[in-house]
Amino acid sequence: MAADAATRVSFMSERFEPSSADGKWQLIWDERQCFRADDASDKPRSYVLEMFPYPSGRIHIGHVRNYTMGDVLARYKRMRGFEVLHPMGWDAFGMPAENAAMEKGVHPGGWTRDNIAAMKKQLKRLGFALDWSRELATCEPDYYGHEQALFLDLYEAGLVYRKESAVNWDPVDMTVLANEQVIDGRGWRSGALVEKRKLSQWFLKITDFADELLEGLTTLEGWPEKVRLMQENWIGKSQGLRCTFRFVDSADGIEVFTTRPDTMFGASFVAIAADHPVAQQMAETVPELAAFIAECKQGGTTAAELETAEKQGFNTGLSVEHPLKPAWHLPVYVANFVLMEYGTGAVFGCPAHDQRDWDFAKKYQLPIVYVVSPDGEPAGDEAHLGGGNLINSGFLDGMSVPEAKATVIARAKHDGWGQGETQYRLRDWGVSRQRYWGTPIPFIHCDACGVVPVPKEQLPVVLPEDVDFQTPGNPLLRHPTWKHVDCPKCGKPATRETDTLDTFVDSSWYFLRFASQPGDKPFDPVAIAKWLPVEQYIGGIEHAILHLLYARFWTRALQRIGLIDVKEPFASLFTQGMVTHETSTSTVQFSLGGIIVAPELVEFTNGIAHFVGNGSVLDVEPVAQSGAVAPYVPPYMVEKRGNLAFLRGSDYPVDIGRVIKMSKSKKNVVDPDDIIEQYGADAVRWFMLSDSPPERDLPWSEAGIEGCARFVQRLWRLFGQYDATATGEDKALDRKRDQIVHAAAQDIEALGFNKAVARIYELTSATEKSAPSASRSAAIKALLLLVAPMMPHLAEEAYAAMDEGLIADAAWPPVDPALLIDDEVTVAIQVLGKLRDTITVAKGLPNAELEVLALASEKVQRALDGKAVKKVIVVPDRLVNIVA
RNA sequence: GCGGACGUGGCGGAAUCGGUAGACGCAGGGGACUUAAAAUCCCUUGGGCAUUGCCCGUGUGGGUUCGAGUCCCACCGUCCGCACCA
Repeated sequence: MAADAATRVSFMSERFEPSSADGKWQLIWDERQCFRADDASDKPRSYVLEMFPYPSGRIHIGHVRNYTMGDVLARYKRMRGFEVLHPMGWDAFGMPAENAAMEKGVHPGGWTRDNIAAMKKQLKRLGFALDWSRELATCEPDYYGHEQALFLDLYEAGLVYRKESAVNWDPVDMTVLANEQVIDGRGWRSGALVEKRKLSQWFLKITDFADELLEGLTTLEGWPEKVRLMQENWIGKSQGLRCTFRFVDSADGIEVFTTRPDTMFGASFVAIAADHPVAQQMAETVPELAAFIAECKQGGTTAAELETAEKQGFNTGLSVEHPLKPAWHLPVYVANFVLMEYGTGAVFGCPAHDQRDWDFAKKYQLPIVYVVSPDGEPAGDEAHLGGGNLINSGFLDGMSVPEAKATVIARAKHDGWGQGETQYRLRDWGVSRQRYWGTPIPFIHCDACGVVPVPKEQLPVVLPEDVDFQTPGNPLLRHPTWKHVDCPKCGKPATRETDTLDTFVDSSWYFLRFASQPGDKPFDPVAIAKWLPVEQYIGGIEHAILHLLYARFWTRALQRIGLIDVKEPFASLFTQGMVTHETSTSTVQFSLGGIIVAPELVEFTNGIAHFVGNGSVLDVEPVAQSGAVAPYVPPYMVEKRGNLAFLRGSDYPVDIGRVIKMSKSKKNVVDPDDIIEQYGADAVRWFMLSDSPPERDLPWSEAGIEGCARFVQRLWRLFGQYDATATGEDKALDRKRDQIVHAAAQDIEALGFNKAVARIYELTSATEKSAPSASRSAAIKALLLLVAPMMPHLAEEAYAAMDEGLIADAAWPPVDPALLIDDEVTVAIQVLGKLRDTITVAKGLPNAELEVLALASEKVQRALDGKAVKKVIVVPDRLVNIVA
């Protein structure tokens, strides 16, 4: 392709101008559809994906970091000859749209679609190499309609069911939450204390996959250990014995689950949860117990409260038989530390080997019998939790803990009072939400036929747009016509399900829809097989459990019912750190007629503070004097002078505080649009990649971004010195060039962007310092290709002036393997492990010669000070250590 | 309480296998250019002593080793996840 008028550039201008260049190249990439993924391509494939955003209205700096990383990888992969799929979409259902509707009187759909348009524009300004032809929004019927179809498929396969259960009710968002969405007893979004309510709910049988999901973690080598561990803990598999403790002289009993069947001979009581049916029934006739149960329910569930809460019990007076020794009777307590939600809601207490049981036994003077001892002697003054051999346990005596566990389980099964069982912490996923702005659940309630699935040919069940938000609650319930339909089975009048799906369902399969977007079905299995799994997924650690567990589950569920042939959706996962920023607080406070004025509403003329609204002169008072809390100041109002900071345009000092996550309330947010405007997309992208390793937090700084913008110009000047006609060889520079090209490639593949950046600086300096030669020009060109994935606009602009075509279509520079190996090496000379000298020698010099050279060193001889050499250690090409 | 990650200059960090600690960037200091500023370029920058040079230094204390930021043990601190999970 010849350089045409649009792309022809010269280095006439001294400065690179992002304000004109950025938009120009973005348009060219768009017009030529440079980043459109070709399904039919026979190149090797690479699917690079970043977690798609919720369209809140504006992208934040965290998105910029996330998408820049993915973009560098995607562009790099393209340069390496891969057919790259790098799509973008919108996780567009959710509460904020409804909140906006209620607060501003706008429609959630209109609000969301406006936001998408605005954010898309912002993403385009950053020059991301995205395949926009595959853009999708989960709030559109052509997405959620297919989701409804998949939901029905899962229903048919028995993986969707409906049941009445106690659920987590968020009183602020007025909806149900899944267990994963309750954090410290509060709603993950609203922060409101969650209540328990009984409701009929739709559930997905994620527990059917508990073992698979756990096992699958071991295959995910490209995932951070931390995330795998978090999911493992969340699934919470534990193996043990489920058995019955029969009431004395009765056929009935209490079912108990334990992971320590080996300690059964140490049992001294049975404890049941306050809401255990036995306790509930007894409470009806025993007021003292009813009072105790009520007291248990008052206890808080936060970490601190649990830590300090005392173990409390209520002796029911009931007795049960010990299964292994029926003549032995144990008392039954209702205890505040037993949870109905886990296991069977009942435990047997073995004080010697469980700290909670120990505390409980001490309080209620119950026997404590050691049955496991590490060395044949009973342990000390607290519960012994470790291993050892069985004692005081009849036929188990002398066995190891695992042996005893197996023996007791076998005995229980043989005698018919229990069996081995695996328990999971994971619960089924409740997906019903009592909200409007979500995917309608495709079911119909008929008085005669019960719950009937919407026939597939009637999909999508479209969300009505004519709703009002004047009254709180779900507007679908109040809609005059929408919910009234005829029953698909019997034809009589029936009503639609008015709950919608949890938005985490929407994000559980979007990565499949990106691979292909047929109109008549959710996806094309052939395309899925081509593109999936995602080679590299990038997003925030906050989704370690929620989204990432749900997406794994959906993929496995769809695989089980035969729709796709993929088990794990994301081969590699990368969780990036946050962008942080220092906080600033004003040392003075402004007021007008006694009313405090926020710093943003202050402007300075000649250092005098005026109210922005009407220009009135403001009263200024030191914060320390007024005793008020120092007001936070947004970054644009802070002016640094040397080591000090002031309110811009004044002499009022500002205190620079801790570097923390950007948040509106701390006013330390920087807006991506502002910084792109000021420094250009490439400088912003470069900053996102520099300095901090990508998994760690990145502190935003004014000085840092300015440094990046300077580097953009420095490269521009260097690129301008490219001379295709230069002659002469600079072997050292050639070597450096290829070594850095090679190392930077490895860094990018390992997502070590900060290291790649450091190497690029290094090559830049070396090239600048070199004399004109063909080598120098080659180094400049290599540098240009090296920075292309990171600073694509600068790279296109410079490339247009020196070569034909687009850098978006250029290949990664080839490397001469011979140049990767140095022919000279610097060898460290140590005496007794301390560095005394270095010598530069030919690579591969034999050890004996190195030793001779080392001993010949004047500095070595001085350090030896006449002492006899005992031993010499030589590491070829690296080091000589002389032991004297 | 359980599990995990981390701790290196003024700051962000590098050191991939146990082998020259501090690459690279930011900030600081000095200088050149300029009437001046910006921009740019050069030098310098872990601490201490000092004449060549030497000593100390990767949270603390031990250990292994010819050699430890890296491995082992104990402790301190920060952050994250889970949590009366039987």
